[in-house]
Amino acid sequence: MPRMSSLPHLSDSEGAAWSGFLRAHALVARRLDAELAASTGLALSEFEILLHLAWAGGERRMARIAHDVVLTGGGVTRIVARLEKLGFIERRSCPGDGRGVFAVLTRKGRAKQRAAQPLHLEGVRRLFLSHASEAELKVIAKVFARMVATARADTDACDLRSSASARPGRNHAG
Amino acid sequence: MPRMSSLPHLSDSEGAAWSGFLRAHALVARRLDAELAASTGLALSEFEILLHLAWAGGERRMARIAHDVVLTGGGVTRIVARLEKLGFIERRSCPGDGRGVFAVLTRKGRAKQRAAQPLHLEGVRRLFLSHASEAELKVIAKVFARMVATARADTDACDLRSSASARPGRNHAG
DNA sequence: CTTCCTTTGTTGACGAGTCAAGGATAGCCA
DNA sequence: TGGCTATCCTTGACTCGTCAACAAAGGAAG
Repeated sequence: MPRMSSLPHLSDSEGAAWSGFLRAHALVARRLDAELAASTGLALSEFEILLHLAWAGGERRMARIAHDVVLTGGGVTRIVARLEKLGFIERRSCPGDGRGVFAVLTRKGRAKQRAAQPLHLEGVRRLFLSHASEAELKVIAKVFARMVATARADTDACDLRSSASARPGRNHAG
Repeated sequence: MPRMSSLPHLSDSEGAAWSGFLRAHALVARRLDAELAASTGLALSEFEILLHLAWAGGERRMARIAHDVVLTGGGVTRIVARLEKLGFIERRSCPGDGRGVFAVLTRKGRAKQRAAQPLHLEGVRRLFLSHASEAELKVIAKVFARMVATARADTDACDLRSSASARPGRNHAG
């Protein structure tokens, strides 16, 4: 007999999974961000871009970064601008495509990323990974991979469909 | 032999779980929020408070809301203010504790919540629940419950410890 | 009752990232 | 070559929620 607490119309495990998902993200991301900021001066979003860049071999185009870390183009522009001002990233125009811009990790940027890595890693383990067994982790990875894949497919399809239709702004409700 | 792609120093499933967690949250929350806003005018955070209130019997104190939905006191003040302006919530001072304030769901607020519920539910199912089997959902619920519980325990403990110590702001790094 | 400390909610200032508009370049097709 | 449209990045305006400072009110100890 399902349904007892949690959200109405959702079984117990459904409600627990969904609200756990939201609460966990809020708590973990907030805390990790705070810890990272306190001892490295970097926001989580900033570190994630540094990390993504390092993992990608040091350079990547803005649009690609935006897609990979799930951010708006404008958002990436601003974060990269911040990181550039700090000397961790350089902008380089893209040969062969006059519109493109590469974000390139500087030596200093790579050093910063390396320096922050242990703390980040420790935080991820303590706040997130340590709460799941290897088997559970595999389940989580698989499920989220599915979610991300279809969410992205949807979004992309939606972009293609984007023709007419005016969107009402927020709070026009009665 | 673990470790091949994903984050360095993290096994494949670890890296996939963590980045999946972040990406999935960004994609799902963003989209759900957009859909909700488009057809009800409510942001996800606003609807969540309406829902929480309905689930709690119609009223709850500000601080309690903040704790339950993982938000700052200030944040809740502002969201509730918005919802109050729309007529969905009333503030009522707390008898027996002059400091306290109750956020109370109005008739209109409950109607709004009921009206938005199906859309929200459908979104949660399509974007989140549909990607996991019942067994997988149980795993996710269990793991996140652990994460939330210890994250909260930590935070509370940390609050007690809060004595001295100056915190450096963001971006003071070199 | 007075003092001191805690808890509660609100507010000004601010930072972060979104959105939409805009300029620039690419690429296609006649 | 001359449109026409799509893509890429940036920017001004804005919204959202955090943070820190504050005022008001409990509560315990003397």
